[in-house]
Amino acid sequence: MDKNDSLLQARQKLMDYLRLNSLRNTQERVAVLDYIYSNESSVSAEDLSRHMSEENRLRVSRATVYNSLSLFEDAGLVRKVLVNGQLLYERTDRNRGTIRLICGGCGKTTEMNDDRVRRQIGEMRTRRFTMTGWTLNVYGLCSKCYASLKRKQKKLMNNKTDIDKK
Amino acid sequence: MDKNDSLLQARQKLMDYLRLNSLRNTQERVAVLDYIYSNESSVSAEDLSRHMSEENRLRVSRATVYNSLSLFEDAGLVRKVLVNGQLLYERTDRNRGTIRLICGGCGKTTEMNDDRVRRQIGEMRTRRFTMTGWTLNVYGLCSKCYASLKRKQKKLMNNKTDIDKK
DNA sequence: GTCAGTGCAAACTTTTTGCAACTAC
DNA sequence: GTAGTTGCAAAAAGTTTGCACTGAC
Repeated sequence: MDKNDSLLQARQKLMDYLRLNSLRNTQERVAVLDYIYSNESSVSAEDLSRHMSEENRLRVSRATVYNSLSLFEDAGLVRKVLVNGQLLYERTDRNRGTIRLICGGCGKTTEMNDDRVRRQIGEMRTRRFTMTGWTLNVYGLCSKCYASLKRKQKKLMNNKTDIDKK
Repeated sequence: MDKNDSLLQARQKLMDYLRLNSLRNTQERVAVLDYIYSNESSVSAEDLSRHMSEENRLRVSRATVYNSLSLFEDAGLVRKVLVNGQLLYERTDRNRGTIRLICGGCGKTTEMNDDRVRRQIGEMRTRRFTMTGWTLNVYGLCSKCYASLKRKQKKLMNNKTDIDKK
């Protein structure tokens, strides 16, 4: 999909949502949405807030950023996610499927792909539920942290043996 | 696995971690861990804090609860997760695989199972990463919210037609 | 005995709220 | 014109920090 296309689609979805709920289509809301949808990666409330207050065409206050985010969540335009222990907001049009590897050691998160998993999830039968997207969080240890753990475990075993000897 | 067994295993893991890092095995840390591991579902910092301050045998302060939680995260005993927009701490010994259906309309979360997806994820090749567990978050709409959306969309179409007529 | 860990309160960060001014409809 | 929305500042909620005291080793 075209980059610009998805932005326009998001705007349309917002307009529809606002009209349906008798809410107003303000410049501020559009500006916040535009920033999120012109950005590929997820953003934090802080990032957004900072950017929107620096913007010289239209400055949007912190309160309005939060207000908009919560409205966009209701409208299904963004979703709150936890990445590296940080709260972020991500576009719902991306991540029809994201696979994240989250290291429990250093907390680092990397993304990967696996077509077979992707296909299998797509074929999943969800009763009374219409799937629009998914995120697979895989927990574990990266090779560095795994090696470090093994080293520590070895050390622990030695300590135990030492104590036993005493 | 026995309910009591997993608690003891967690305690052991904590002891090992503390010893390895020259930290102290305090009653407070054990008490917090015990509460988490005697509970099946995830808990919020608030829940924990409230419970630990009411406990009459050993009262644990809010600061110590936070300190312990962060230590348990480092030790790989608990993990922070976002459920229904709320930050919770969950045991890492559960959720070797959880499939959550999250409704973007009402925010309700339900768990489901799918053996083929489960198997496919288990067979996934993760480079330089050792998997210990995973959570699949499926986003979408429950049947109620889906129906409600369709109704609204229909209403929107009618409005548009009305406007066009004018 | 030593020093990491605790409780408490204060500080700090993040999010929400109340209200007067503003503006989309 | 009306009522939803905004900005600002103050309040509330959530988390971290400083410090004197305590207790694990």
